[in-house]
Amino acid sequence: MRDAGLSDLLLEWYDREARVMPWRVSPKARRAGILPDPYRIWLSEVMLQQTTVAAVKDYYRRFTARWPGVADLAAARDADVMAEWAGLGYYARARNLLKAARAVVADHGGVFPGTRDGLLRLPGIGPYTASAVAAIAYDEPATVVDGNVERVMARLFAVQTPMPLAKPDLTALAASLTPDQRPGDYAQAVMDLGATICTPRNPACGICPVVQACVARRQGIQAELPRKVPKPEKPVRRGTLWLATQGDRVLLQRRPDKGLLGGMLGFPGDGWDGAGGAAPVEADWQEIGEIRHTFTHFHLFLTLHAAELPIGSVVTRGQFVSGNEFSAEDLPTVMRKAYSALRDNVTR
DNA sequence: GATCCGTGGGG
DNA sequence: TCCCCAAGGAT
Repeated sequence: MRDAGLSDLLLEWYDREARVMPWRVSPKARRAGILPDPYRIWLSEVMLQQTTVAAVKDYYRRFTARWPGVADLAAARDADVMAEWAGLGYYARARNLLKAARAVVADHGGVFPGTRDGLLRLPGIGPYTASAVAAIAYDEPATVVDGNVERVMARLFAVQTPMPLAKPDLTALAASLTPDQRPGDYAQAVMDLGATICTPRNPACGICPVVQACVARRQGIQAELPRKVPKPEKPVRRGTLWLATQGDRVLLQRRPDKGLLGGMLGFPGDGWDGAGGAAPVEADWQEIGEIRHTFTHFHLFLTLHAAELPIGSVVTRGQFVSGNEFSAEDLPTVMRKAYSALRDNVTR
């Protein structure tokens, strides 16, 4: 079942109002037959997972400047990719990005799988990203369902079921609207609509191209949809970070690939689980302050301990890295905070 | 299905 | 200050 009218209205709106983005081919160029490089669409889509466009832009530019094609990325060092991703969050994305790039080179001759089903088999590519790449880079009529699409569908059809229970219904509704003509532009149109007009709070119904079809608007409940089950409160965790220096060198430790901040560089800690844990080296540790940081599912309070170690000290974990061999920018945000506190303490 | 996994901006 | 949330995926 298909409602041609609705998708046509969205495409006409998109032709006029499409946002300009570094990875996007304009609707005008696309209608002339130009499609974007799947590598770049894939890269942008992975970066955009649960992440705002504003936060992604600079990262996207740096990645594409340094690794212009999938073969370049596949040949990169793990540490370089993780350092370039530092600060963007959800670091499993970066690890899977590298795995996928290497799989494309090793198993697909350096060419991205040409269908949604093929894309789905690559690490880090799920239902959303597979559809997005297939629709945007190949113009395959795949249905894209992200948070924007869910919100737009919930409002257009006044779906009262709370998320995530409503997901299957919203997916079916989105599929019923997906056109065979210009599915790539259509996918981007719905997401642009959700990001700029059909926003979570205070939707701009006055300038919405499909307002006359919106059931929620007719009922005056558009701002209440989609409904969601209340989220549980975030627990508080406490822990310790050890900041060891030796001249201009600091003790850093690569975190294990799985779990929180997996694969990233950081300062040795005690596990932050209340169980306690030994310092990486015996020293005259001094408490220099506390930092707090909030992750997706918990608040963290970290006590910072610093020590200047004599030459020849034997450390049980991590290794000393010179200040000119790494940058604070290579660290995840919580570790940047700790590093910053250390610099402030040393400078004084 | 439920959990885990970051970060920064907006209201 | 605090909560919400953003072009989700893996386990």
